[in-house]
Amino acid sequence: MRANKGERLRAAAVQMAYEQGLERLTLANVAAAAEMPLGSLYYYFKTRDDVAEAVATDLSGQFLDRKADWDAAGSPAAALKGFARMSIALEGQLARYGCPVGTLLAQTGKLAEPTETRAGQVLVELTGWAATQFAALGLAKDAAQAEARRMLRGLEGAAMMAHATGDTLHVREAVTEIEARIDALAPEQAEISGEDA
Amino acid sequence: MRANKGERLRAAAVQMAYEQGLERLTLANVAAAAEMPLGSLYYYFKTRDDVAEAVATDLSGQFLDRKADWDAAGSPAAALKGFARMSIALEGQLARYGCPVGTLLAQTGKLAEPTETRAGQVLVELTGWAATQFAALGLAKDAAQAEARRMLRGLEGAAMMAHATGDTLHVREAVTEIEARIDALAPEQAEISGEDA
DNA sequence: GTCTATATGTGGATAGAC
DNA sequence: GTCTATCCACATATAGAC
Repeated sequence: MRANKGERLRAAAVQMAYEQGLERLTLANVAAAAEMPLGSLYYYFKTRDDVAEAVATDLSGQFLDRKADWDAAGSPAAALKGFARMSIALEGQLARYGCPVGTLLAQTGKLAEPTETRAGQVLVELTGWAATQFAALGLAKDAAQAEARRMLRGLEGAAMMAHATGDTLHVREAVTEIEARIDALAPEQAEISGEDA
Repeated sequence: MRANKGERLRAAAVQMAYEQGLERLTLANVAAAAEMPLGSLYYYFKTRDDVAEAVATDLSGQFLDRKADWDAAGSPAAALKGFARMSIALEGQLARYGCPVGTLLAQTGKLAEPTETRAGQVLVELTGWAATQFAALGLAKDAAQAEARRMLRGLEGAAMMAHATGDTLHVREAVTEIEARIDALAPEQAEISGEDA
């Protein structure tokens, strides 16, 4: 838990941005959460935008870095399921705060072009990754991309509705649907891709 | 276009909240957009929260009030399709700014319980309405609710992804999927529920 | 590197003339 | 009802001692 001050600030900012939204995050609160005076924060971040940038970068990494883990699952079907199940693991947080990427997009996307925001790029990149997996499962390029779009829509929609209703059922239903479609595409691998540690 | 000042203020606030987000909406800007000095705004709204409240109420009404129109479509299948096609009509806005309800939820849901926000309630209410329609289509209560949840997830997910990618294709794909499921449930009504004026 | 004190700017809100 | 002028709180950011 012990970490240098810069790291403590970054972690506090990410947490607060997710819980209360990036807009109402104040530097004084971030510093307080990291247990240091406001002045110290400015040694690590020149401006508030730098803090917001760090939050977006951290968030992007949290998702994009896992692609390697999913890829290591052994088969495209298992990789895709690993991706989908991440939502299950996070379902409590999704119901309480919404999808971290989606809610950040809802905030930052109101300004710049959504596709130029980190959050938008994460969703685009994850869609591309999923499309590659579906293609490896035997789908033609167009079909694989359509299937990837369907998957991301399902996961994002589930997070949104879980947030709206407070019911994690939405997440489980969406993931069950996705898994069924993966199994339908790769029936011979349906048993191989079981639970991962 | 001519309207009394209170109405002009409300309209300006709704527009600005949707385009730039509720958080960065300033009363000075709202007043300026409605072409009047800041002081005048306070005759119509006591506090900033009152303005935010008016925005949420207006937004809720925009969606909930249409239920009557869809109901008037003649059949449950047509009603559901009318609902789904609203997203098509709005696809440009969805891609640019995201779902008005969803993005508002992402902002207000960070504070109070999401289910207690207007945005959250709208999604819950629309889900209930859709479930009633699916039940009228012959589905058992549980199945109808599940189908309604699937529909709302699809629409919200599509809006989110369209916003992230800037591509309205997501909306059209999602609606096509939904229509296909409705037709599968009510094949004898598939032709009746054509285009509406 | 770390902290205190403070400058600066902005936005919500009020007072009071008209 | 409408507007001008202003107050006040708060958040970003800087200056400078230690």
